[in-house]
Amino acid sequence: MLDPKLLRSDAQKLAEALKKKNFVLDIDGINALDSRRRELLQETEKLQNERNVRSKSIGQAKASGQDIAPLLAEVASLGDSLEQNKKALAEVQAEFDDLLMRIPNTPQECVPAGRDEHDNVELRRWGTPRSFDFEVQDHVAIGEAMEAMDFATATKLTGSRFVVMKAGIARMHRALIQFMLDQHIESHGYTEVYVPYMVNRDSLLGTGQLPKFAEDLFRLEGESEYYLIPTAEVPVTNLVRDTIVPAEQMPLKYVCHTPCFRSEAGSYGRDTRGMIRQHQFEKVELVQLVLPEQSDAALEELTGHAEKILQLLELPYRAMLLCGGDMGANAARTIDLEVWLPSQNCYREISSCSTFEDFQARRMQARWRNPETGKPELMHTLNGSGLAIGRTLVAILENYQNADGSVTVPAALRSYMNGLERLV
RNA sequence: GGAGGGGUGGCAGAGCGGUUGAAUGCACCGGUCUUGAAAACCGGCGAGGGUGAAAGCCCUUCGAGAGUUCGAAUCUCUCCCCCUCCGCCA
Repeated sequence: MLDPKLLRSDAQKLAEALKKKNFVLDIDGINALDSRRRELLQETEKLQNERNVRSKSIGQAKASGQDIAPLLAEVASLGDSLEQNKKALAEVQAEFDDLLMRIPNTPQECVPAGRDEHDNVELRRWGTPRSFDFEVQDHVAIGEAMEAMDFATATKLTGSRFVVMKAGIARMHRALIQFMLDQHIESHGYTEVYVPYMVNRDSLLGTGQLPKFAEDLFRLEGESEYYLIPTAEVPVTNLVRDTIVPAEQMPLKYVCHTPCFRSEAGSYGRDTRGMIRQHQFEKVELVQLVLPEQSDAALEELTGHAEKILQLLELPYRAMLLCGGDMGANAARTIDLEVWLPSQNCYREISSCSTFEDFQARRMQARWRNPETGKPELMHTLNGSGLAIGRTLVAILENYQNADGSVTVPAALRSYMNGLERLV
């Protein structure tokens, strides 16, 4: 959520910034609604004050034994007009809140303008894609040849965009999770957390998946309005919802492995083959909750932590600064990491690292206490995949494939697989 | 699932329907005392919003929502959460 005060004082500037995200800010509409809201608010408060004052004097009169009947008569009509005002205010307020919750975050100055991924800016590249002296197979062919990756059976069990893994591939998939968690805990200073995989509406409003992107989520049947998490970002970031964190505990750095569930509505026909785009996938997520002045540096740091995983696995990648049009609605700046996929002869997203500045914190009322002012102030939130497990598995299968159909186990992973050097 | 008990400020814990935004204690901050610290004493100390240059003033907030009332932390209803016992269960 943007700062409502800025929306009032600096709307032009916000509108200009939001253009980068192809969002048209209806300044006149918002202003009209806001001034109506404020009008009603002030009128309501006036009436409430009158009621309070009168009620108090009735109390005093009664205490001193006076006749309160005439005082009661004076107050008779007050209740009705107050009631009407409150009702009108509640309606306008709800409309205003909803509007506010649907405005995207403003991108930072450094975010390039652009419509889609073609306008993203490459920041750096690491590693050199391997050249193959045989015909490269994609991960589906490799996995199915090993009889360790089975999409047809997953379709039978559930439907499209699911997978069944077996034996060495299933084990490598699990090893990746352990490896990444350990790296972030032991070398990058994160605290591991385990969280619910279902969350309520408030949590999704907090991180910004709702109210705008309900169609991307799986909502559960039942009395409670629960949703499967689309990313660990939701439960982990919401750990600090409605809390005031003491300054000395900041920054908070959490790493969390969870499955992620996404409906992938609107991506029909995209990446239909293989494990690239699934309704259910595992991810190790990095979340940082930091002081405002730390967030820009924290994004670089967090991205570096995700990159380190790719480097340790010796997977070639590039880092991309996303253009306004390709960014998520909630982010202020996003750096994507793209891993080389030989079968597609291109780099594909494997991690997305973003700073949200105070956008999520304002929605969540997530604050820290500034010792200088003694006042609670909004913190900044960041997160990034470190990394998406399924896509990392895909990258390893494809980049480490051998002519005989086997796959070399990356050195960094072997201690997590009982020394196994090769999947066959 | 059945039976009970509870949700009040950072924590603990009072609160006859009417100066209760809320006693008291702890914690915290400032001061006195002290070489320094502790103790003791004095003072301050929730959050959100509106208005204002500021001081301040005003509104909201005692799990959430609805209701009764001139007036609700206090009464009624619904829901949520926590605790204890029984049953079931990984």
